[in-house]
Amino acid sequence: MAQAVAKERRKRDASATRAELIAVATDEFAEKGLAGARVEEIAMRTATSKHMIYYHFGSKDGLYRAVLEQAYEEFRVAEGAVNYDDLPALEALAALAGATFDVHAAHPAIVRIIMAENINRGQHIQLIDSFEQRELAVDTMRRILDRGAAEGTLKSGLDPLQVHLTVSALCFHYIANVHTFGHVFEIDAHSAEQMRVRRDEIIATVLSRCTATR
Amino acid sequence: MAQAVAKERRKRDASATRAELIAVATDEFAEKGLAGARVEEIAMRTATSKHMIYYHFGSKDGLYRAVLEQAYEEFRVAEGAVNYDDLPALEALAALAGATFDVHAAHPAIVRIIMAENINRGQHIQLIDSFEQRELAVDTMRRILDRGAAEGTLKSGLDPLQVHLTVSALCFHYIANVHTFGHVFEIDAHSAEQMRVRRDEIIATVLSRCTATR
Amino acid sequence: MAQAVAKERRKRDASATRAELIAVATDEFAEKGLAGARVEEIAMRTATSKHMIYYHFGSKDGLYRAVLEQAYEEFRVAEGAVNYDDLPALEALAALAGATFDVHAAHPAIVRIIMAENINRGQHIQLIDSFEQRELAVDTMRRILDRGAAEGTLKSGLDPLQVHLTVSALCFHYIANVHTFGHVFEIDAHSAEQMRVRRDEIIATVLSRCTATR
Amino acid sequence: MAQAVAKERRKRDASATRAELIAVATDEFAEKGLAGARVEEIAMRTATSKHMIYYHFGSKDGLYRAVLEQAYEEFRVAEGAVNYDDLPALEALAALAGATFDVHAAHPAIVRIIMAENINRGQHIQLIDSFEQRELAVDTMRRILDRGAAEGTLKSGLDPLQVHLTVSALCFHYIANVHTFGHVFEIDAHSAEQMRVRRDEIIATVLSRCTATR
DNA sequence: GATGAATGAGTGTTCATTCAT
DNA sequence: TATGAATGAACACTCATTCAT
Repeated sequence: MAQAVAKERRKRDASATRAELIAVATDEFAEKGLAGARVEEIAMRTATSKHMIYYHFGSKDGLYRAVLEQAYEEFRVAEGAVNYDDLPALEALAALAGATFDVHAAHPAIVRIIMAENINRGQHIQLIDSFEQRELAVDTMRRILDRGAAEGTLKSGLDPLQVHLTVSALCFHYIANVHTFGHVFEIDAHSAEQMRVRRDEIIATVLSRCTATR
Repeated sequence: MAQAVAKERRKRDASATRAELIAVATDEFAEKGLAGARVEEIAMRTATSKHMIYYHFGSKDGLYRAVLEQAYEEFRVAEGAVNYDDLPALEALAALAGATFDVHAAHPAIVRIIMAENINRGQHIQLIDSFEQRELAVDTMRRILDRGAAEGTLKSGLDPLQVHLTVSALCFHYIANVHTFGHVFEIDAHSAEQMRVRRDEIIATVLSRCTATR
Repeated sequence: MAQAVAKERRKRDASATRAELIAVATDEFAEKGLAGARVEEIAMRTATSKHMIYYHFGSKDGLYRAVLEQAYEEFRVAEGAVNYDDLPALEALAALAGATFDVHAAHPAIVRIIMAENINRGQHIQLIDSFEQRELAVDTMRRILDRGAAEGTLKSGLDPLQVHLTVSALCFHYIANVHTFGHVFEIDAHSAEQMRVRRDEIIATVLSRCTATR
Repeated sequence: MAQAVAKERRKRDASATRAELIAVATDEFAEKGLAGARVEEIAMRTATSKHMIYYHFGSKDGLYRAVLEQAYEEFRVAEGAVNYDDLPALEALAALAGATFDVHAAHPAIVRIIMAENINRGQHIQLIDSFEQRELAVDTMRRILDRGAAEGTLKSGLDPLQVHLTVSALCFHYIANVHTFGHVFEIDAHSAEQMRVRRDEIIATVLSRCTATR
């Protein structure tokens, strides 16, 4: 019995160790990319040791893939949290765009991880095949667009993938490229004011594209 | 006279070496990021030696900054190549969006370099202050929007920076994130067909946003 | 218990590695100076690898400091090995001078390390602050001089630091500069005969300086 | 004629170039040793270029040898500048010791060069055979000691080489090892006060050794 | 599961030296 | 003589990974 408890605790510790490693590694990989992050640095910032990375994830790449996987999972969960089916299509679309912006803004590390992965030409994401629910986002968009077309509030004939890409692009880009265009255009793109302005603009852009013109 | 020619050649040789190093390094940094790229690999792919990188650029970072600087310069030149002032505002806006997409599609390495720089939180671009003409792109946009407002073909009150960001975001994101969303959505985002579809969608989105509604 | 032994052995292994590195490095730094010594050469001459130098000492300079620290410690131990308090002052002074010469002759590498450090303007020794017992040598000298003055065999009013410096200078210089003056004066300064002659001369010189003249 | 002048000037420039290079190199080698000094650094600190080092001296080692040769020459000239034959032996000996101290104090760079050469085990000085007058210093000492013995003011039977070594050792050591013992004994060995104290002590020591005792 | 020590390939960088002009 | 560019070997140092305990 005591053994079971002990074992249980060890087990819990193990998954806590994994979680802590992934959390710290997410930060490190986001900050420095896959090549730039240091295994030792990641280990030092946790309560565990370097060895645990190899024990749990096999390699630096393995840890990176775990980070990547969880990053997508977090985005997916956040995106799925809202039920847009109960809103009028126009409002749903605006809410979706706004929520997408907010999710990106709230998880800049994940945005950066995805950037890093694109620099790697998506080499590691291709080894992850747990994207069963990958079309969730597009499905959500499709339902909104279909409903809007039926209501007559949204254009018909829109491609949900394209509109989803547009929403993603506008939100992702602002969070991802904040540093370079902030410097080039000499604005403080991080400021709450600029964030609000951009968020509104993104919503307006998406709505313009999808709104039925009389 | 012969001396002048000789001197000129020496000079050209040096700048040819620099140019070759920047060209190869652009590829390497785009492919692997700043941390992932290898100085040795870059040198091996040129006709010169590793030492020349240090002779001409001082360090790996110095070379990276030179690459970054030229990347922006190339974009700037490409963006400035077309004169939009002679077109009706609506056509000019469509042409600008299309050309921006084409420039990004034609220079994927530069897109990736800018991604890499954002992973570095823009640390290196902040050391480059040769952005005197940085507002060129926004100015071009402003002139088109102003003209369109005067013509009555475009909405008035649009913020040229925001519209420029939208154009940039849509074009940049497609080229930059082709690998991750290509995998997630199981499409061949590189194909000519998909590229054309996306290009048209982007133009339509920008036009929708800016078009005056009666 | 077995664990304690194991732990102890692990510890001994690590400190054995450190000791071996310091021993080999002492030779190399003595032979070639700080700048001239090669980390690779040092590592190659041990049973361990180059990396261990960085693991245990952090840098080439760190290893050099460890070498420097141990060199002084060895001199200090050797100098403290004899108890001069039981000898008549005159004999004690002669014994001290002779022993100092012998210590220098027995540790030419340390003499050279100290030379190297002086070429570096003492930059590294200033980072070592473990000289709590640094005045041991001067104290020993002071006690001898005080005793001799009390006995009437040695002059009174002598400065123990100055006499210590004289003893050090005479012993150090012969071992240190053997190569240059050996060449300039065309003598085999390393020969046992020359060493004995010089040792006697040094003792005679120190005694002359300190002996009371009636 | 004009050509002769030009040639002459070029010649003068050449020897000025050599002199400047040797002067700067003396500093650099004294500061950092043979291995630690940088050819580029030496060249940069002169009005000429790196190439001239190879043109005039063939190699870094060649320059080092030239520096070494001139260092000894300067010491020799300085030591030969005083005529001790006109002074009473006791005064001559004191003057010689004092002058030797002053010469070392005035040329710390040369002292350091000689240290560096001893770290190299005298490898380079052995390639220089221009020590025809190498016994000058010992001869000077011999004449003083002989005269003193004849006068009855100095001991007879002293070995001039040994006494010369003692003088050299005491003077050289203080200038050479100023940094390490300054730190160990926590004194400002560079201060004028300490210099004067040490100079007097050295003279007293040498005189003690050589003075006839009734 | 945890820890310190070790490995070895490789990484950015430096340097004495040479060459073309 | 003089200068900038180039060479290539070597250098100090790092890193992902493994092992013994």
